[in-house]
Amino acid sequence: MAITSHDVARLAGVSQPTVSRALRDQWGVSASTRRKVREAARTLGYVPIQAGRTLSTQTSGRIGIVSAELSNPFYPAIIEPVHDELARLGFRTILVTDRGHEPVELEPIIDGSLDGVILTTTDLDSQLPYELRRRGVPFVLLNRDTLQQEYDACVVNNTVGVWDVAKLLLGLDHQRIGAIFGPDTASTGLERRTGFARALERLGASLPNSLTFSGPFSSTTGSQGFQYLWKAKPTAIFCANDVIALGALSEAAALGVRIPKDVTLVGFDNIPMSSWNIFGLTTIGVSLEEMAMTAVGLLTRRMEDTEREVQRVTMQPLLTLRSTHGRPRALEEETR
Amino acid sequence: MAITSHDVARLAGVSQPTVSRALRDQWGVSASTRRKVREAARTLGYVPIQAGRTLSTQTSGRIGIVSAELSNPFYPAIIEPVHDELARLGFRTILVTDRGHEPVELEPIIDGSLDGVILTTTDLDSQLPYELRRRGVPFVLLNRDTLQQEYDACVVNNTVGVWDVAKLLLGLDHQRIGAIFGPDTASTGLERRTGFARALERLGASLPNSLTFSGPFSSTTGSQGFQYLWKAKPTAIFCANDVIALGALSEAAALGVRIPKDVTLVGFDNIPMSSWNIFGLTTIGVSLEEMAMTAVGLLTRRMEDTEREVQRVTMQPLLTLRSTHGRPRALEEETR
DNA sequence: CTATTCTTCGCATACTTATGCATGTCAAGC
DNA sequence: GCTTGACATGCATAAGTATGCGAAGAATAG
Repeated sequence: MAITSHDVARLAGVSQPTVSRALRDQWGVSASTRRKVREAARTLGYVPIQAGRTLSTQTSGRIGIVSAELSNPFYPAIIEPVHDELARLGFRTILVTDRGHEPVELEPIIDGSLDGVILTTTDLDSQLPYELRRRGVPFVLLNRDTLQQEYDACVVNNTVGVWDVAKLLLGLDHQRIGAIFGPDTASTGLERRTGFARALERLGASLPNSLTFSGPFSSTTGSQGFQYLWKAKPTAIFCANDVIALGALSEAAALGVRIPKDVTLVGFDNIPMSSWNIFGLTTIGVSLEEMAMTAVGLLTRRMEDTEREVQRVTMQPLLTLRSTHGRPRALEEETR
Repeated sequence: MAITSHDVARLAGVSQPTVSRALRDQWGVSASTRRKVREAARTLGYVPIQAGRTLSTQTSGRIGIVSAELSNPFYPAIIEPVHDELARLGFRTILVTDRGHEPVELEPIIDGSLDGVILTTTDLDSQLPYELRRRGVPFVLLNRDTLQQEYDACVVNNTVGVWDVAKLLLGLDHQRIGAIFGPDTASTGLERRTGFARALERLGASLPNSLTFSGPFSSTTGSQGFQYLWKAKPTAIFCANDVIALGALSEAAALGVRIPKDVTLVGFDNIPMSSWNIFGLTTIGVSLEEMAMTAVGLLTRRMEDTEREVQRVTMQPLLTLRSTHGRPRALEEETR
């Protein structure tokens, strides 16, 4: 059915290996035969069959990226720059979806169809990194880390991030601070929760359990959490990531709660949607483009040399002040 | 490096073909050898190499889905149900991104690594469908159609949809109706623009050019369009899709324009984000799940029989009334 | 006990591309 | 004119899996 290099060879009057060499501009084929082969390939509309290539070269030019549901806006935001950077380097991106509740299917990752993998949704106790290393599949952790911290990784300094958020809130004189946290099964979830509690404590404030809510990193968690916390009337709420914050913001709108007049809301990650006018979310994060490029860099170096030393990059997040933070209302009225 | 079926064969003391047959539960291998082979495969952690399979069977079990940037929330919303339905049928989904300004790269689609393709971002004059048919790659158009309308497709009845929107707006007594349209290069953009204008006309209203704005299907178009149209003080604005409407909504918030009190806003598609409390977008659309399942059904039938008659499905959209529509302010005050 | 049938397995090969090695050709140098 | 070398090309084969077909063995029938 499909056109093969043999068909091209026949038409050009050369052998199949010559076709292979000519089309890939390899050394050792004369200008005239190259022209003939080119012409024949163009006439037939020849496209090399990927499976043949992969089998022969033991390499596919494809990189997998494991990520959660796309409907969660954080993942498109991180996948897109990764995709672009990989494309720039000549790799194609294959999306492998992680359903969260069940472990990622191993087979499509280790069946030889991927040259490397970028993991964005790793649980702290995930067996996937171990398994990939055992099988010799190059990979890098992006955003989320594992407990052992012994693999190539590019992550955010969550501890510093939440510390800065705590300082921001206390600097605005907030006393009743609440928080909506992510899952403790992810490094981001755990580090942001424990880090934020510790930061408040060290800075002389506290975070009572009653002002705390936890759930998956989804907008639903944000709206449920806000609904729950609002009854306890905090003056500020830290959300463990932007998606949660957007859910909270959305719920606030439904309840008629004004942000930041009635309550301050701060997120984490600085995803593109946070800058939409309707949200204007004050948040902290690193450049996702930079993070993506770094991770891709780590991966390609790992692919070149499987034995090289483990390399880990921790990026320092920066606050982006928009319009969801302010001083507590009581104080604000006092000042007037 | 990797473990092959030959390794399994050696360990189990059988031939390679027997391994192949045993692991796929094929007929003609005794229960005891099957057990031996299973055991050996498990011990070695054998996973069949996909390239070998693909080459041998001329089939990859992978379906491509061509879609635009993931940061545009419409696409995750349509990709996700497609992915799930394909997974249910035992296919893996490969994402092929369409950069919009340049034609989709043909090679990764026709290099034999895909059994079929779902096109979601086809331009009216796209050559891709023609090329795919010529090469014998099964495909189906989803959401967007081509000018010729001669390929398998599952699309929305845009004409009926915009007609219903026009009736809704006129039923609320709106006089000054504006619109933010999508690109005329896509069937959805064109049909919604011409259809809406015609519907208003037939219903005794009109759509002056000054109350019209066009751009790509992005939230930026929505915010720019709203900014532009707002100067002309319309009482209602129809947005050609939800993403545009969300952008408009966001811009309205920034300008302090109250929705629906100051202006009514209606979208098209009914993507999940439209139901977020902060948006509460009144919109029209079909079930994206149903549309996805239908498209996948058309595709699998095409894969089974390349020669079968072209089949096209047009789905009827339904209005979802939320909280961005109302009567014009002037009339509302009059009534009081 | 032979002839027939069925079951189980291996041999050979196909799918397509890439590459090491051998061969052939032609020009330049002595 | 013969040797040497550079260059261009083809042959043979490798990568891993699946399958048609034949052979061998076992079971059944006569």
